[in-house]
Amino acid sequence: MTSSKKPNSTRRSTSVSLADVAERAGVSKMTASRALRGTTGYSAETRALVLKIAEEMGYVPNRLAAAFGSDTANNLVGICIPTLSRELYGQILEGLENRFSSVNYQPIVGVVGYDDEVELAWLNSALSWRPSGLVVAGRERSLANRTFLQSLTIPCVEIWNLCGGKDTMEKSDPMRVGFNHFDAGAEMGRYLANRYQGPFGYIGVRDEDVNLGAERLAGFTSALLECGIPAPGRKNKNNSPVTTTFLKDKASFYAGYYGTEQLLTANPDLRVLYYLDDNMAVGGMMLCQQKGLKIPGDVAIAGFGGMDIGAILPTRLTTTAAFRLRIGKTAADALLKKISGSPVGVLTDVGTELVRGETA
Amino acid sequence: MTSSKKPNSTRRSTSVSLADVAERAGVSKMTASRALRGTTGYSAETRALVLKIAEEMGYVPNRLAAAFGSDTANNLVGICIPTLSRELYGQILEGLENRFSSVNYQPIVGVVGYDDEVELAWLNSALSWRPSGLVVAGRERSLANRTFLQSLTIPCVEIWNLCGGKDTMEKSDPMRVGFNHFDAGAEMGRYLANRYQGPFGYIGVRDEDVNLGAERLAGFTSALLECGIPAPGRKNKNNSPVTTTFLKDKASFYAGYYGTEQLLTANPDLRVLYYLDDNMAVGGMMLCQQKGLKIPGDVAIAGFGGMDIGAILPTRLTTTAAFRLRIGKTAADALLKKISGSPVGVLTDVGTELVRGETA
DNA sequence: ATGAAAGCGCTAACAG
DNA sequence: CTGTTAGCGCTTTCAT
Repeated sequence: MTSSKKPNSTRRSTSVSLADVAERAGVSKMTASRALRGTTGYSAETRALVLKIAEEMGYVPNRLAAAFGSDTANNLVGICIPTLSRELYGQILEGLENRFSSVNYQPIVGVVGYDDEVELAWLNSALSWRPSGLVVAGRERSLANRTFLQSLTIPCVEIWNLCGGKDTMEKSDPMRVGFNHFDAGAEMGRYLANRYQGPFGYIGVRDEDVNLGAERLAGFTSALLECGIPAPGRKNKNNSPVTTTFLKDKASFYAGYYGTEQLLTANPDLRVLYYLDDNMAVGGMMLCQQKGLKIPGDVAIAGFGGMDIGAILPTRLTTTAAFRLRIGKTAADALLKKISGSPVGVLTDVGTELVRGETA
Repeated sequence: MTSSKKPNSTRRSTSVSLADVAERAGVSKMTASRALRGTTGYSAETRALVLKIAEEMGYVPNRLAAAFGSDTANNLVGICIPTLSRELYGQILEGLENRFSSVNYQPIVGVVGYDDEVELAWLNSALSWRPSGLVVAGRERSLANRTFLQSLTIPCVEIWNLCGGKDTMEKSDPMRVGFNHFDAGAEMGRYLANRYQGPFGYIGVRDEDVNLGAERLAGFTSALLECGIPAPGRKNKNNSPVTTTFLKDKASFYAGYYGTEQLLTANPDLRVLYYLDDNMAVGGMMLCQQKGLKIPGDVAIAGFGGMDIGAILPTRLTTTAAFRLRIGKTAADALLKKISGSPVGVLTDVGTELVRGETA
């Protein structure tokens, strides 16, 4: 069943190739190729025949060969994200994959954590597959990695953030699909400042700016200031209206629980708590319940993300909903457009929605 | 910078190829190739030189060409899973990816839901990339899909289940890495039967046997019978000691919440509830709390999965912990061994652990 | 330790 | 509408 003309070839391939199909159909490889791909340049009968024979012979096209032999037939895309342990990137990735596979693009994925070196290594490795595009998670990254992304010659879309962290916006930056984290934080800040006097606290995680929580905190703080919320006194060296604590841990229920305990122990006067994400906020709620604190009577709580858990608790969590699946789909669409040469906006804002729960 | 010998070639490639590096280093392509890959057949100086030049020229190997040109150099693996919206497959995938990328294998992933047709389409598509192995999620699948998997000529590992659903174990089946869901359900059944008289209820989802919950329910039921738990009367047509309800929904907090409401409304006498997974169990807990039911005083609750949420609630959830990351890593190791021709056991049991929380 | 030749399976380009 | 000719960039095989 191997290529017919070189029966003496010592090398591989037990599988049926395009040449085999073409020969059996009595046409040339090119005609078979065209018919199989449904491009143009064949008669209806020819196509039907080729398809039938391919089917009969159990022909499985070799996309490796196709991608290699052609500049345009490479429908591999790279997707690089920090983690899949939580809903956030899982749902984004699901959205990406669904959209890509619907147009026969194949994602190759890397789960690189929050380590710049690992990320860079993966990106380099991914590039050696000559993908036609790249999706990377928006986060605060090293100069080396930013430079790397900016110097790419293939289309690239950054997801999650719109504003690019500390980076100033540059022409050569990748496209972005997501929302403005500063604004999301500010919106929550305004909402809370209108309802509570404070004092305000924030619980996040240290070491990395996980998922751009720092941006949101900045927006949050800025909004409180605009609303005239005062700093809580000398303790706070930055003279910020927000007392913060950053756990040396990944964002999780646990971190929220222990972070809240720690923060409240040091600052028993805090009345409003804002969290890096919903999981942490729920952890905080649990701690408060155990301490007999009424929510929001004694302590008001706000999270971020709009994760499932927040919506089913007896006291629904006040939070900012992010549209993860939509971000994935929208990002895939944007990248596909760019790959096909269609015009695409540099920034696509999928927005967020402030969810007024019962915790704040 | 393109291949030097055919400056008149009208076709592509702005990038540096192996030939370019070789020429500049004054060696043949083969020597350069060997040096770059670190196989054998070069002097230390040659290698150093080639590496230096490659670095200087910004050479990025073309893995597409390598994979295509060689039978052995293809380090693509396919990973096919139902969803990434929840912790389950996200963490498994993270484990898989980490292990594969550590040995320079590149996963291509498909998120196919619980639809057999979609799964089959993806598998066919993935095969056209000529991956050297395949990872698929264990679930109850159609005969067509099972047949497809059994007829694969590349190594394949099924994750999550050990027992293969209704399937009888066959020689040609893929390897399996996971645990026995029937046994996990039975263990929980025994645990609960020793502590409660019942009546027992189960809340799952309909339509698909999501993540093999049916297997666990079967084990659960069987254990109750062995422990002498009686069926609750005529209502139950199967004469089973477990009264069940299956939501037409995906497993979620919501489904657990509403399923519990529905089941308790129809069967107010139920005293012990077992769930498809922890998320649903937590949903059930919330419903009980809202109805003023004491847990486990009025209703005992047990979940499955060992998800984060269960461990941080004020009342810790009684559940069966599954080791998702470990399943991923172990499965990757098994597949890699098989690919390299090393002997591997057909079944690898990573076990589970019954977590005695405070809800049952 | 090194090199020359051949070819993996496919598609772009240019004929007919 | 169909066929022919050339490779894509790498690794294999077999010399040297």
